[in-house]
Amino acid sequence: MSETKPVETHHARITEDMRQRILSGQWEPGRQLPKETDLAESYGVSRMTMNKVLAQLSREGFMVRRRRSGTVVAQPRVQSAVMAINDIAQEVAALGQSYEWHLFKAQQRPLSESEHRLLDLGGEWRDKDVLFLTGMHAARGEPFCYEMRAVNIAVVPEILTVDLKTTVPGQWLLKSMPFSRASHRIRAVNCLGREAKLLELPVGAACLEVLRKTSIEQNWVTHVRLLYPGEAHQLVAEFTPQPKL
Amino acid sequence: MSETKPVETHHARITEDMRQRILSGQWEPGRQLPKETDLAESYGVSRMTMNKVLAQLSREGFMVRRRRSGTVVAQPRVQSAVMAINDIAQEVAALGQSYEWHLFKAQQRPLSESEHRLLDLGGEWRDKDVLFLTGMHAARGEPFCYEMRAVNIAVVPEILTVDLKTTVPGQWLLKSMPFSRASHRIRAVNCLGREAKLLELPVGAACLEVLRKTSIEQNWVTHVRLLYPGEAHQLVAEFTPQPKL
DNA sequence: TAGTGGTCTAGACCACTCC
DNA sequence: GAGTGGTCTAGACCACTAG
Repeated sequence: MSETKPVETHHARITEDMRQRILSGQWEPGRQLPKETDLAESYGVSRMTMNKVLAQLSREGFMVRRRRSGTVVAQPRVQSAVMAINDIAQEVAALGQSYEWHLFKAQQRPLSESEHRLLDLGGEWRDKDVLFLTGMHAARGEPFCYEMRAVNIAVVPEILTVDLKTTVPGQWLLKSMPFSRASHRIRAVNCLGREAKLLELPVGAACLEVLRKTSIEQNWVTHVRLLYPGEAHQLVAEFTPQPKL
Repeated sequence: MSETKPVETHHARITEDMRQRILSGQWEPGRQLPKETDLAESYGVSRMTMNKVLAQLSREGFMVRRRRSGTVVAQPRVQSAVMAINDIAQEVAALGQSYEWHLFKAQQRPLSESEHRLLDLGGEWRDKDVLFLTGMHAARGEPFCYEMRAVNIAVVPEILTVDLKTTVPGQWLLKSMPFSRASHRIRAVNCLGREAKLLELPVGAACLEVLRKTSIEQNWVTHVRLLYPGEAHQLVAEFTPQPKL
């Protein structure tokens, strides 16, 4: 009775191993992997089994495979294929509009109680320093999305070296933390005083609130609360029993 | 140059064939399929190839496979694993609360212009008869979700024989049209007069509007607009590069 | 205990694509 | 043209589970 989950089959064990190497950054995006036959030999399995592993990881988006050129570790995914909660700059660009990022705050400190509640951090983070950010995404010079964010400095200390006035935090994190995991919580809220003013909305206007919690390997990386004017934004999701593989 | 997409490989061709049989209802939920070796023989491929097909369809949720007992066509999926836009009765039950359905309207007629716009039906349905429904989902005797729905009678004529006062339309459709495809559009809206009154909310309260369009085999089955009080409801979605297969 | 799916192998041929 | 992944096969053993 080992305490870790036993992975019995060869292909499951190898899949897990390779996935961890990619998730941990040991195999960075763009890295060229050995060819199927060599990988099969080094793992001590047949080519069919190795192919099953690589096809699986390719389906999951961890690697890109092409004939002749071989297998490379994939670039960080910009968005989920399932739901269009994108990189906001891309989102605006897709509308053919100009995009700007305005940083309001960037402070290294513990969260206040209300910030802590809004961003839904764990209780153990109540009095610990995080990087706290607020700012506005603008399209055509008009407010498009208000962002409030906490970043786990222990996991991404490099963010302290970045100029967040010119670098969009979400974009930077997306590039720096590939293959992270995210959960979204979506609600409708009535926009209150300060936030209404910032978004240039009447008080009480309906807004879509998206809370995205991103983690990697058990550790939270960033929690972000995005507030979109209700009429200006909608989320779209496709569900089909036939995932495109 | 054929006009239909060519599916070259054996496993792709067979997968598509079996999926269509299930989607079209020719193979009904619960049906016992022949064993791998027999299927392989009837399709004229090796058992490995057949296994690849069946494993794929099993991953996609079309069939359930168990050793010894064999392969059966899966029961209709109650919800997407990705996002919790559920059968509302189940949703309420999960909260441990009592659930009731109250039918307001059930009319067979063309939609009015505003109904047509809200439900986002195609233009060719502007003057055609559909089954138009409105009603309220209630939890603990209080309004939980206001529903406005159009049903395509041509696709599901059986719904006209159902007592919609006691049968929840969404539940019935879920059972009757397994393996359909759905898209969701999610917005925040300010609740207006009549709907605010029905939901027992102050005018202007933020609500989550979910528009779900369900189709099967190119035909729309039902479009439904669900209006949830913003504070009372939230949608949750998990995104991970590691789908549980 | 017998029947089913789950997995694995060694070898083969093909298709695509970069050089 | 050569090298890579994509696919397929025939056969084998194993693991689980219903009867």
